[in-house]
Amino acid sequence: MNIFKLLKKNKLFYNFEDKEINKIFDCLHGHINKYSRGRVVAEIGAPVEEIGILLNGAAVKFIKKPNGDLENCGELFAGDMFGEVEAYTGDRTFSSSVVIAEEATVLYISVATIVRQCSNNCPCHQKLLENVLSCLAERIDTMGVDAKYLKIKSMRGKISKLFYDKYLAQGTEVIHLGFNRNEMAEYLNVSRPSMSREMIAMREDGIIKFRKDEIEILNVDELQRLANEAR
Amino acid sequence: MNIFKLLKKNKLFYNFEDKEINKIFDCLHGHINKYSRGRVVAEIGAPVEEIGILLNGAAVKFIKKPNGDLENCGELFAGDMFGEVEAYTGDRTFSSSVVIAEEATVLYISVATIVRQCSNNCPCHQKLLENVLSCLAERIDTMGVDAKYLKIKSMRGKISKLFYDKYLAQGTEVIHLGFNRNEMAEYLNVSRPSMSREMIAMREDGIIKFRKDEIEILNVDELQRLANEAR
DNA sequence: TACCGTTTGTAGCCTAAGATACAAACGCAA
DNA sequence: TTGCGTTTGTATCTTAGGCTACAAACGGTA
Repeated sequence: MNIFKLLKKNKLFYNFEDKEINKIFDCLHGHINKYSRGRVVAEIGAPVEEIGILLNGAAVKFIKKPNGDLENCGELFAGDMFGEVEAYTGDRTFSSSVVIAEEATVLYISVATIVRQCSNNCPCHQKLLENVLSCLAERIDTMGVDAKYLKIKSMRGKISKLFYDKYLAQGTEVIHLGFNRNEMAEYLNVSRPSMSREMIAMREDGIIKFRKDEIEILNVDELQRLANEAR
Repeated sequence: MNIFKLLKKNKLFYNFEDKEINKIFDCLHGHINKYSRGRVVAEIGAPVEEIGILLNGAAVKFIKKPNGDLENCGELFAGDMFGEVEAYTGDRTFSSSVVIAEEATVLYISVATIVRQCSNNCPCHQKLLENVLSCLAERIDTMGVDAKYLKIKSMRGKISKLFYDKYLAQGTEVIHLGFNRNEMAEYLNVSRPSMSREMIAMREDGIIKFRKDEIEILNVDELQRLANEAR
């Protein structure tokens, strides 16, 4: 495994040169740890001093419910990170625990050094900073989009908006969803059968055609209308 | 109007000293403009070169729907800002237009200079940077919370979760909502009558008591249970 | 090509919550 | 105190969509 390649996949190191990545280790107090399954690498309530980046393996995030139970609230894979939000919110403590699910390598970089110009006056700080900002800002963007689907009340509205957005993004009448019915239903926060039912109704109305994750839009105007009037 | 006081209210200038605020104008290329009603201060698609902070007055944000219509998508008042997300996402162009609704004063600071160390080597950059980061990170946090309510399917679940969260935040059995029924219904994305109906059912079940925006929690355990099992 | 696991389609029933429309209560100002 | 606007409560009716449970189609593989 090539650490440079891996890191460049992470949004924090987008457009970094190899030699800049090397600097991470001294300028940003970067260091790498290996963990085996079950190891807790972040604990709810503990102060966030470093951002962790999963170089390989997998991990699971847990929040603590008020009754004390832990609840799975997300998964991390190679390239994903943790602590990057909590590092800058509220009391700067982890809001979820992170537990290694499959033997993993984690790169840590110090939160404190990210915003500080280092003595070497290297450009990597600035790049990293911009990337951290992009990373957070983009997250806000996607969350905004996700919330839009949740707010739409009608089944047809949700589906139409999703398909129409994909249509705009992919630019062709034949779009690929990138998830199966279950995942799509979960994303839209509806039940799969109800969603299927409505998709079929839309097919009967001549708006779409589909097989598997490939959707063909037959009546773009109508889909657009539905997507736009959806509240 | 005292500009220092006003700016300190803005999250970007949290914990700034007066003399640091002064530096904004040279280090961060800050400048102030006055506008009258109807003036467009940000236009969809235009590159974001500066972050705008409303010092007083009011403005409205509009997104453009695919059919070309503009749709109101939010309001800005003193202390609010615009462009702070788009400055770091995608193609760095405004995703909504901002139009002045009431005569307003706007302070602009240059996006490019925020991440750059200035020649004066002043500490205000670093503070500002941290504040920008907090600002974005906190937004992610709140959006996450907001989305939680939207994902809960049952009326009682939504209400319980909201009240329970407020209970945790305010630490007393008598909580204040901070919005009226309409606003609460809108926030939870449900119809007001249905919400009222359920609140009354919960009162009949001895879980809560209420008048106006004051809610008294009579059965914390049950409320907690409801809030936690809500999906 | 026969088997099994997964993904998708179908059916029927039932209830939570939407919509509407009106009535009561509350504030506030004249 | 009366009157008016706003906020809240209530009733009725209707329906979209949840849930369950099963059947069909698909895909990989032995």
